[in-house]
Amino acid sequence: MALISEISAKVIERLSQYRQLLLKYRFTDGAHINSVDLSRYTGTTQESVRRDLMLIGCQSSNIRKGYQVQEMIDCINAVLDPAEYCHMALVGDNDAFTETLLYEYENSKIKLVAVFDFETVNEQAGREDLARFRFDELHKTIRDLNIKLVLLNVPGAYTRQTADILVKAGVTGIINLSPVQLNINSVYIENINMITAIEKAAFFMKWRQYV
Amino acid sequence: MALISEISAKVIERLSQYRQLLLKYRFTDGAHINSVDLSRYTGTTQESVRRDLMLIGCQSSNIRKGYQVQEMIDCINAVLDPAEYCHMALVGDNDAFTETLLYEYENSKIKLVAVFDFETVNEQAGREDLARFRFDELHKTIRDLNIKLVLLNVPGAYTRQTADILVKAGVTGIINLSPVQLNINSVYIENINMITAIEKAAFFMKWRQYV
DNA sequence: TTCTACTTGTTAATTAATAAACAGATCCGT
DNA sequence: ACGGATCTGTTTATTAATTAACAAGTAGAA
Repeated sequence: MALISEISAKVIERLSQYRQLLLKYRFTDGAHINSVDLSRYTGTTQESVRRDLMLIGCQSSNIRKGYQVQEMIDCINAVLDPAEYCHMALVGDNDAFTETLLYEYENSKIKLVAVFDFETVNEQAGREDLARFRFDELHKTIRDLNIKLVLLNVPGAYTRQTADILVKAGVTGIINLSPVQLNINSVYIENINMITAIEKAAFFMKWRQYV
Repeated sequence: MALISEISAKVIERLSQYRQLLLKYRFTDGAHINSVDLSRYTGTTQESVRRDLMLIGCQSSNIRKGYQVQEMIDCINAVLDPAEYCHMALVGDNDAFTETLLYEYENSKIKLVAVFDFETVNEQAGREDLARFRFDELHKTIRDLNIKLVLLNVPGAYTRQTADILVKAGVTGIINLSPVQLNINSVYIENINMITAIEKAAFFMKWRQYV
């Protein structure tokens, strides 16, 4: 079993994916799952699954049926989940993300607590369960609601200035969906570049013959 | 110089990022750039930059000033760009992506030609330059406009059924932004899982002390 | 009870990716 | 014209990640 703080980013990503599957699986197909099935569903290999679980000290209780689902969830929780509640906001319009994060995502520690719309507040389809704010309320609201993690979904032209406001308001993690790369040392930044994803897709569509 | 078809995904990603920078840089800071600057701007190392460029046969013409920007762009174009026009659509609402892809993205071969909105067509803010459609027009329009690549941004509950429609309509590449993993062998799939990104961020925010 | 099939846990081997190092080339200043 | 500074292009080394392999242990069937 490795030091938790030294687990690599790739392992963390896979653990998150295992758990996403397990949280659905728990209520349907019984209480056990083996490494072969888990690898198939998450697109890795069975060896990687076992190695990852070994790393975090998750052991099978029943050697014929595989791992107990709830035990594995608990193990992964212990590694991934923040110690304290983590308040999250979505900055920039995206109905699909909101929908997923509110109704399809289960995490006891990470909570979506605010959405900031680019234009005026959209008073649509009963979303009383979620506070919606305008951009000019960004600094004050981030601070008041103690928001630490932001999914930043604004056009590239606004990325840098918005990120500055967020950091000044106390945010310590930003997932940036625009192609303008953020480099801020004092907070955790993950740049997810859609242009890169598109061009990569176009490249592989060219070489692998798809029907 | 390697076989283009055997270049790894990581190199392709970096090439895309180099080019994104160069396309801005070309008009501002003159006609040359060296590997040190390029690595700094894109977050890699100078050795990686040179290795990547060597792989695709891009050579410096001026050994003191570095690489000629336009030459490098041409080299990367030759590797990344599709042979034919690649029509792309955004399925699911996302104003930021639309904004970026229409006004901040320059690619002679990949063109955003349609946006499909989840609810009714949004008749907002003069976007006459882009056709907007409703979901029930998906199959017909994808086929009519010869759309091959889709940025799929719908809630997880709709991901599988929407992907099926897309594939039947002739799409050969899907970038899936929902946490429901797609596994379709006949087309190129890239799953970008936001839940994973969020949980990874939360993990690293926990261990690396950010202010 | 005994045997077999199956799955884990761990080690070893292979491959891929990153980082380091340096020879060689040429531009620029003097 | 000449020397030095600098940047490339390539090789080598190192590290990380994936894949393969297999011993060991147990549930369940006969």
